Amino acid sequence: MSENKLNPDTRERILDFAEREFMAYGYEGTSMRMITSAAGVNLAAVNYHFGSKEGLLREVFRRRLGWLNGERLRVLTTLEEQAKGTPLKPSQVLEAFFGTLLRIGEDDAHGGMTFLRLLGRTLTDPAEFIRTFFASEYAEVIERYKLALFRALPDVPRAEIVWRLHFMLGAMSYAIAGTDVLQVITGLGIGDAAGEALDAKSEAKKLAERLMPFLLGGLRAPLPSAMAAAKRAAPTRRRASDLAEKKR
Amino acid sequence: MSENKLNPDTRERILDFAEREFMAYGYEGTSMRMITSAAGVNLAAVNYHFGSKEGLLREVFRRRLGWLNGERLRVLTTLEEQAKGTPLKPSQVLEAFFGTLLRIGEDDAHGGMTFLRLLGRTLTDPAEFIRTFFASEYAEVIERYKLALFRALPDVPRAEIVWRLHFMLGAMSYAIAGTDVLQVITGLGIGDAAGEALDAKSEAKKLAERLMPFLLGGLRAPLPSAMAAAKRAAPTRRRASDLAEKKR
DNA sequence: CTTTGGTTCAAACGTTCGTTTTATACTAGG
DNA sequence: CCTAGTATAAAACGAACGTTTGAACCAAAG
Repeated sequence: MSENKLNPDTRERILDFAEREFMAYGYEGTSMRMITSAAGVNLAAVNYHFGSKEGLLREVFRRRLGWLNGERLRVLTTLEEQAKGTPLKPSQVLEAFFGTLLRIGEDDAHGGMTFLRLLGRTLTDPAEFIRTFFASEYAEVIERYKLALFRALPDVPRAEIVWRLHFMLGAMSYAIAGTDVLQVITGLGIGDAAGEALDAKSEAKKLAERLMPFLLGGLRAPLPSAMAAAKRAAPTRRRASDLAEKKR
Repeated sequence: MSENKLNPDTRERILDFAEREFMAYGYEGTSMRMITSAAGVNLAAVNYHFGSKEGLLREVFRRRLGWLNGERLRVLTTLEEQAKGTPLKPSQVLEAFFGTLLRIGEDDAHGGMTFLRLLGRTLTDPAEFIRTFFASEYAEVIERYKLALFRALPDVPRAEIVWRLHFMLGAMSYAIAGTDVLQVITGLGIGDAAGEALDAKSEAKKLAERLMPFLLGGLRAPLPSAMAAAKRAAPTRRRASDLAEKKR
């Protein structure tokens, strides 16, 4: 008896091609025959290695999310050790959480843009088993980062921080999904002002550069209550900003 | 021959229940039998009234998006007329675009939270016919609002504005989809700090109150280039903010 | 060599899918 | 009354689905 020697070729091939097909057509829209014929393996191999189609999807994500969320926890722990008890800056927390993810886009060894797109598209899938799977995969890392943000923004109500974490996840998820109405309308991907097509790695880098400031700006925006108070005090005032809106 | 007298009951019933089922299980995950048996109509009625399952989905969205995007155009036109040629404020543009959408959540006559969730979940669906459909439905309104933002932020590179519009759409889409990892982990919906369940209308109102400041903060965040320049000038400085991050 | 257990394969299983067909009722116009 | 035209109904269609079966293959252990 060989000690649990699975055939690495077939198993990994299935995962690689499943990742791509699920990304392109969604979970329900992808048949096992599409995957196995693309991978050049027998149809029954999926059920042999992963038990079921659901099991296959779970393994596709576990393979990537296990590494990603482990890395996220590791990076956050390192930052907190370096800070020696003082709260981290919000930008550090965001960089650790979103930067670690976005760097996958430039790293084909961990799935590259294919996996990022798959993740973005699957995070809003309503299927019950997918949602509970993500919940368990993300539970620890979300909890840790939530606490880090609470400490980084001690004067902001915690409920408000949770809301904004929610919004940031959304902006990221949708941005990496890359099925945007804007993109479809403009034809190509977002690309450049000139509109030339970009390879996946440049695309990932541009995305990260653009997304991080947006998230930070959203996270630190005035609270609704603060805005209402400001409006009462000086109804027409404009807020200072590094952006183009003129200072008052 | 009666002049195109469709049976409003059956047709509308199908649309109403299709909306709900598609929201709960996704397009591919919903069978026509699920819809027709929930609506209490004959299976063949869908093909009779809408031609196909794809045609049904398109009509589900056309019914709502037609009104929504018409309203968006109307509101923007009114604002621009009132401004008499001067650029609008970014907050006005966002309010017109996102506020008009979010108010649907409180308005069951236009689909309420059911439609908002369906929209959020379907915007990232990779199916080709869905994406091209959305592209054509949104083309005009996106173009108009893009130009309004260009005028509202004349000193910001246009490519940057398109990126941020993209991110804002994502934050909104994901937020209204309401299938967030955070929500699954915390059990209930986002609800309140106390965690009590909220009815759909209060939920919609809370969401709008929280989302709009976030979007505005993200839209007006410092540009990547500005941040790099600031970092060169004073590497450790903190930005002033109405939020809690303390000034140094 | 024989045996054993992990792996691949072709074929078939029963179910469910979207769609079509055919027949029947109902509603006006002539 | 009769007749189109519209709408609903029940039943069936072929195709595609996820899964299972049972035999074949193959490397290593006994």
